[in-house]
Amino acid sequence: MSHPGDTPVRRPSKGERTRTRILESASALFSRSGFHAVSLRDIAAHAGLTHAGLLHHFPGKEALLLELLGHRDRADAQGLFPTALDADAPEPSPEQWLSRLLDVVARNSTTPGLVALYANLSAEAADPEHPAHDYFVHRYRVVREGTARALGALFAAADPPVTDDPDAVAVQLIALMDGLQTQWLLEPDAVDMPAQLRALLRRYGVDPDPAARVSA
Amino acid sequence: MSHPGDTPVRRPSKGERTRTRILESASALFSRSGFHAVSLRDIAAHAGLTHAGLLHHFPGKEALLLELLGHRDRADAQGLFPTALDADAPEPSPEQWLSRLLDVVARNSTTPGLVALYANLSAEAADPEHPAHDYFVHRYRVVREGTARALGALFAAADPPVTDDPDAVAVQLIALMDGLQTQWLLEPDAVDMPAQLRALLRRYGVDPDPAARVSA
DNA sequence: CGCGAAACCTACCACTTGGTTAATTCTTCA
DNA sequence: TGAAGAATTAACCAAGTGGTAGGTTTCGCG
Repeated sequence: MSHPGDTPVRRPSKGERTRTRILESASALFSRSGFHAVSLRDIAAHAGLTHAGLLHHFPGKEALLLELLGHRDRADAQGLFPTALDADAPEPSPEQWLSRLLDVVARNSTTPGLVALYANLSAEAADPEHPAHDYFVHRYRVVREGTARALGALFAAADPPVTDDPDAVAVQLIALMDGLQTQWLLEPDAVDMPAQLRALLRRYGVDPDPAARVSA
Repeated sequence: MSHPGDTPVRRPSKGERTRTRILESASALFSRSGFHAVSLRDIAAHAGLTHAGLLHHFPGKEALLLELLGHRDRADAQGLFPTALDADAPEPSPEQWLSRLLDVVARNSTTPGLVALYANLSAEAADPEHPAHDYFVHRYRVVREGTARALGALFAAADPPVTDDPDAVAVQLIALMDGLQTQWLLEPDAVDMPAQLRALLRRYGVDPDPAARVSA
């Protein structure tokens, strides 16, 4: 059935498997309590090994965190954020960009853990000494630029062109995504994140929902 | 010059002074790195005493945090958020409520430390086990309700009445405040918080700036 | 199978954590 | 001034931290 060399989907080695198990555990625990509050022993235990065993796969706690962040971005890049963090790949259309943003939010609504991780870290990372500081500065910059570009195109193409500054609205949109998460994490029932985002976009004369775009 | 009993401004006792010194230090350090990442020894050293000395004034780390939060709210209550967190005191007018929100934001723009404190804590506090969890749930609820009330009144009174759901817009407004802070902390120059908030309000047909309200 | 390498564990290190105790110094006010 | 009480300390504790050293098991492949 499976000819060797035919399908390059060989079973990952044991090391690779535990490595991803560790990353999953780290994600889960960092999400619950933040970076500083979680110990390597916690993560290791959750992944089913000793903390010394964990340190065989990652040089240290900090490296584990950064690996996790990159890993997550790469997952997002598959179909969600190609250009944002992966470099190259063709620039998506403005509509695509926005609907991808909404996709990320919608998917986030199902994974409070990951959302909490980013909320926690982006707050901690305001300290320039924090290991993830540069990562977040860069990340926001990239997402902001892409969103501003998309908004600028849509604003110009709108029937009565929208005069708002795309950069400012981009900041606003991303801020809304983050702020909604804070409230949603504290009281999930009090906030409908995707609906709120769509509401804001509609206020700016932009409707990213393809289902609702009939006469465009 | 100062008759005893005339002015009730007696010099605070040594205990009271160090107590506030401790609170100030705790605020500064929690702001930089969050609750879990700061030790009582750090705070005590910053305040100029031993951690044992600190524990003479506060029963524990957790109590210190809650005291800090309450302290902060009481300071905000003087002229900014009377009803929100202080109970009683007459409900301010809708315009007042919004302009107070803007005042808080404007003042926050000058104190990154405090902003970072709340950003950090509200993220950490998503964990129901966190000592400040209940505090933040309650806080958001109160601010949300007040803002929704104010927006509802303004929407109804607008020339062509605004049809948006005040509750939803309240969530949005507060989310924007929080989210802007995240980006502002990472890159202060990239975000003008008060301007952004005013922009959103204007989009909803509300202008909270008294200087700009001529024909109302 | 057999053997080298990767994976993993036990035991340890130096250090930090929040908190306690008991003794000592400093304030305060009658 | 003097004594009660508040303020503060040094010393200590048990528990936990990230990280290391060195040995043992397990994997994977020729």
